[in-house]
Amino acid sequence: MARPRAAGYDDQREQILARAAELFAHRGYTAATMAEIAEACGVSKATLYHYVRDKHDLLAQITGGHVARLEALIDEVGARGLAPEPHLRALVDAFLAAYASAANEHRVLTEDVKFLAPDEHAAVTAAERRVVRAFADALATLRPELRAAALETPVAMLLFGMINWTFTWLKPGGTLSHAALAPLVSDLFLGGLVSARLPQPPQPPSPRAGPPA
Amino acid sequence: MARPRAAGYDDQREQILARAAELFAHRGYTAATMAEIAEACGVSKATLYHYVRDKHDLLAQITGGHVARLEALIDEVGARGLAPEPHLRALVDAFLAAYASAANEHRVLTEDVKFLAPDEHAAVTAAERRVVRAFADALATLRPELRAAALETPVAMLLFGMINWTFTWLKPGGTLSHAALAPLVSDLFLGGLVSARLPQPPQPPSPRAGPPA
DNA sequence: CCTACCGATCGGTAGG
DNA sequence: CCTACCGATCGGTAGG
Repeated sequence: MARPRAAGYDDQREQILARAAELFAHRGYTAATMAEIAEACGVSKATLYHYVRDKHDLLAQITGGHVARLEALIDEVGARGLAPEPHLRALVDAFLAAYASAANEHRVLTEDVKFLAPDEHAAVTAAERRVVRAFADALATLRPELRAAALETPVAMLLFGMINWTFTWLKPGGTLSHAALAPLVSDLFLGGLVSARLPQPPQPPSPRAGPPA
Repeated sequence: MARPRAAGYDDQREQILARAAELFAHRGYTAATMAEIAEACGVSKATLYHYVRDKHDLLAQITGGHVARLEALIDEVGARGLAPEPHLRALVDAFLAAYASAANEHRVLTEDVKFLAPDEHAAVTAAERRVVRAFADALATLRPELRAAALETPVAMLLFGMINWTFTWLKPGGTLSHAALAPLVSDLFLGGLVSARLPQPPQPPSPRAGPPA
């Protein structure tokens, strides 16, 4: 039987992933170097390669871990058994909080997915689609005509736009917190959702797969 | 007096900027090589360097040109002298159309600004701030309490989120066009804007400069 | 003397 | 876990 990893191995690994995410987020995946990452972690380059196979593996771990946490969030909120409106509000709340606590990972997910290998890229996209579907379902429950107009996914993507774009302007430590923003986002979107005029369904029965988050 | 540039010089230059924007958007600024860009333009690398000083100049031209066009759009829409609601709808329309016709430049502006030199970065950010301010003013005209609550810029950023995020999911040639989406975005946002509950002003009189687009 | 290019190769640095 | 390196490829420029 193989000897177990040293205690603290996983902690060290998590630390490395977090530091790497920070560097990828600020300098970009390609521009960030393995030497920089090692230095930021306070280890040698050789030690860094003890925790990750290569630079590409680092990116896959960061993006994969982040989307997995987002999917878990969907399940957690779903398990609360809330009514439609509180349910959507809870989703908005949970995602704004998640992005606030994982801003670097979120930026890497958004900007550096293109550097993943095709199969890893497909896996991340599939997870993103499941997240979008959960939001789209919540929206269609609140406004059933959305589904008839085949607009529940586009409208979900508009909501994701509000939430996801915050990483470009909402800085932690500012006067406006993610927690304070959440009810405003929900109010804005729910208010518009019930009053918006919807176009006629484009083609009678042709639901299409939604784009990624 | 200096001899004028050859006819077609500016055309060729514009072509090169467009091709470079496409490669930067798809492969990232750092990963895209000058050799690739030259090849995509059907010229030698030496010829490419005849039109741009270096790779960095290429990025500065692409981002600078794009924000300049966005600022021009603000002026064009403003010159129409529309009432508050049609004015905001026209802005949404114009920006969605601009992003549809310059998706590559928009992606580069969003993801690769970090590679600009400090002074170029500051100039782009200043232009983005002016654009955000135009949207924030339009929103505050429609809902004056926004300004009292010092929320006109955050709310403008939420609207920008809806609009800007489309570049991640709305593909040209799909069943849903940018033009069809524009009224839906305006309906959603205007509907939510009039009904949203606003928190009390945080500090009586302290307007802050807005973050970039 | 200018511009608009080409084939070839430079010094430096990346991931591993 | 470090120093010392490798194969390759980068952005940028020489002469003509």
